[in-house]
Amino acid sequence: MNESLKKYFTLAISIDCVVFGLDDEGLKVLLIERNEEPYEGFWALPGDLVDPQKVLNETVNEVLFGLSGLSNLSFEESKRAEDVNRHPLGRVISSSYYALIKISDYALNPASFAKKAKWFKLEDAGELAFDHNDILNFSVLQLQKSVRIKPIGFELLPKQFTLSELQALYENVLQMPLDARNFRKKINALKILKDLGMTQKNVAHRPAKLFSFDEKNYNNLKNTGFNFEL
Amino acid sequence: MNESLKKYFTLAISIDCVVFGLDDEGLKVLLIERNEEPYEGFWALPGDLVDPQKVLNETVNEVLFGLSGLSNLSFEESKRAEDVNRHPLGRVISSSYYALIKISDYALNPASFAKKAKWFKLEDAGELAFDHNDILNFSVLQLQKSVRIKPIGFELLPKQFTLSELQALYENVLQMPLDARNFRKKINALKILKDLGMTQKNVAHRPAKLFSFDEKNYNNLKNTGFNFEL
DNA sequence: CTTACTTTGTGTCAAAAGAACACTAAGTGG
DNA sequence: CCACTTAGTGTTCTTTTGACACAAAGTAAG
Repeated sequence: MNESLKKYFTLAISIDCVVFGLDDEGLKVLLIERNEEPYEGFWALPGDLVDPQKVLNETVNEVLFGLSGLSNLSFEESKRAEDVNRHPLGRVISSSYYALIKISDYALNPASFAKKAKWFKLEDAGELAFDHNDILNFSVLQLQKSVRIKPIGFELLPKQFTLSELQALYENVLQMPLDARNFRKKINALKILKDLGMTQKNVAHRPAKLFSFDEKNYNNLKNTGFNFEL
Repeated sequence: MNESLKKYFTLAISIDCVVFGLDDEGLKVLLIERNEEPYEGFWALPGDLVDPQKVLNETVNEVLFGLSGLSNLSFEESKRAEDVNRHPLGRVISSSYYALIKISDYALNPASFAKKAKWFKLEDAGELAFDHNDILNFSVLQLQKSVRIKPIGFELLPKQFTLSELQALYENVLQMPLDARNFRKKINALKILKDLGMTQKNVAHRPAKLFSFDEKNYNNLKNTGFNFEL
């Protein structure tokens, strides 16, 4: 390479993962406690500098696995963060990705420079390392925007689920209460549900019908998109 | 810096500018002919590697000015392009920005490694250097999405303009014909126009009323956003 | 001065979508 | 059998969208 060009090739890139998780307490985000400078002792999004030769969206899962033990998530692009001074070691550009999973499907196993890994309710996240609060806030908006355009639930609910469970899922992600009748109207219009002809058993109230996703229509909609105003 | 970290700091970043221009032939994009390897002789978006210590969104106008002579545009963020092999010299991450201007307000003055600078109709752009076709296509979609959320026209039309001119502007950006009556309904609902109580003179047809933007409401809407379905 | 020509400007109706809202149904538990 | 809990369902009103046609105001040309 031409000598005069070398001065340009001095940046690093990091991948930061915003992993949203759902359990019966609602929407949470996965954070690790850093065991290393900079920001030792701070909670942070799982993330790390990456090999400059790697393709980013193929590397996200490696980074996350190395720190938390979670593997094989389905990530979407989020924000790029490029403030000059966001990283104390030099110019580091962050490329962030988000995913949404069911917490009980995965086991945490912190490693590398992650002392601990823990699920936090969004409001309990506190002050994070680097500019991770910005990245997190931005990703929440991204996630909320995305569920109005693509269906969610396939990986997040049991194979058979009730409409109330599906509604609760949307309420957790959007962080707002939804009207049951209007919700059912909209969901039905999407034609992504199959009525299984079965009901819940042994519940101390009227048992709900069980549904599953119509995989074909679901994936179809996931690719073509729709407008889901709630 | 710790020696083992140095290997990560080997990336470069480039800024690429997608400058959309309007004239009476419609929507165009500014391209430069490269006078330097790589891609010598190719048309390309104005763009260059940037000093790793600079803040990107403050540097866009410098890059553009150096190549084309255009200065002081109002840019919006577009795509990040991060393919490993998009640049033959090494790992270069592109951060692209777009702007929309009135062509007659600016004079082209190609310099640096730009042999020529020229406005191209979108369909005449042909095969560009690097992955600039991807960036351009993505930016067109961004631009079209943005005019459905924010008002446009303030910098693009004369101080006094007719509703037909404003409609033509939207038709050029969206590349679709609009219904005059419905367009006027929508625009009126936004309350961003002031009827100046004057009309065109010396036109061989019914003279149109002249309007200007209500600057306060315009900026208000530009900040808060709206939904402008056409 | 009359006619042809060009672009401006305007309203209605039907269809679709959105938002608000309350009661009965079907179980379990005591 | 009564109390409790959650499931399930329709209607009405309002708003938004999209389609659509004709008269008005000027200039130009004969």
